[in-house]
Amino acid sequence: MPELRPGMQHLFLRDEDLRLGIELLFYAYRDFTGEPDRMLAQIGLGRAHHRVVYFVGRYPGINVGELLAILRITKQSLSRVLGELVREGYIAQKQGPVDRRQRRLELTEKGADLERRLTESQRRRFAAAYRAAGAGAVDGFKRVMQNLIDERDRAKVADIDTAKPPKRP
Amino acid sequence: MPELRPGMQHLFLRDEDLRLGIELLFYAYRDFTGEPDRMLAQIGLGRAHHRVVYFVGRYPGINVGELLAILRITKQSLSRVLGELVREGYIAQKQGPVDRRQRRLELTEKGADLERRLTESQRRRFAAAYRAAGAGAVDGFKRVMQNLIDERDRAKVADIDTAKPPKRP
DNA sequence: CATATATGTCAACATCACTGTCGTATCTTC
DNA sequence: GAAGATACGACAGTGATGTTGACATATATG
Repeated sequence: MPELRPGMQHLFLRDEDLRLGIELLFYAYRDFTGEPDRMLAQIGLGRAHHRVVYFVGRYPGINVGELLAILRITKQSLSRVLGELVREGYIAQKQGPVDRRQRRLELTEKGADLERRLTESQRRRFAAAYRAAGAGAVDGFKRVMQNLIDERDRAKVADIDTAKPPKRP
Repeated sequence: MPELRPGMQHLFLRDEDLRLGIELLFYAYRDFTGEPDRMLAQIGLGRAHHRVVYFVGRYPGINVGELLAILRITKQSLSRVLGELVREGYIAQKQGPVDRRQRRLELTEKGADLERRLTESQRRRFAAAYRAAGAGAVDGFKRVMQNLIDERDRAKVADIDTAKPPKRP
């Protein structure tokens, strides 16, 4: 680890605070994804598969368009990843009951099992961090993170208590 | 945005809390990188270049090994990105004054300018989030984030006040 | 002198993303 | 019922970022 040498950018404490935030986010995300990535590599999948499996498990019956809005990737990128997951039996599709153009997505047992194993690693990390930081800290964490998210998606991830039931688009 | 349908995984509030953390991190990181990514794309660079320029600006005189330890990517991946930045005049190298095998890295004026523009977007986002969340929340945010980071790197990113001066490896 | 370290480089490859275009089924509206 | 919008899938091509493994060179250290 390098020293903070003379010449480095810390003109104001303010700037230092902001850079601290930036770096915390970088390091936390780096380490947060490390373990699941290693597990995924062993079965020939990648981080993108985890994201899809996660959100399909989170919102059973979610359709492709909703998934695209969450992931903010292109249809083609999702199509490849989703196709692999369906082909390998992690995700099942069924026609939308109201709008038959839609494909409603669900985890199979195999998929639910994978999701559980992958996410468990991240849940453990959060549980440890919450425990170490204390209950008050958790609230502050949530508030800052909420406000880092683009406003239009802020309601998407909210405490279950305070969340207004989101509507389908 | 999909509804929380029956069948979704929320056996305990505990699990819901952990999933909230996971999702906050996903959405925040997604939005945090969005704007710089678009700026970088216009000049033919990518997110990896931003990371390198950021940490070279942060630790002027950093060498390759230290950068590798921060980024946790392979030498070859860094080499390509770093090579491009040097070739295009964003980063200057000079021989290590003590150990002449080392290449000490520094931003050129052009590089410092790029770093400023890229990071400014993220600084603004953090400033807004800190302001909206309040001072107490910021402290909790820092504490949780610190504890999400692998223990061996926790000291690397610490409040300037509380940080023990890190040693070179 | 022998060995370890810091760095660079080459070749080959995988993953994840992008753009642009087109096709088909289905819903909605007039 | 025709016209247009929407949901989804698919093809072709491209690029950024990452990987492994092997090897080379300069320098430091015992």
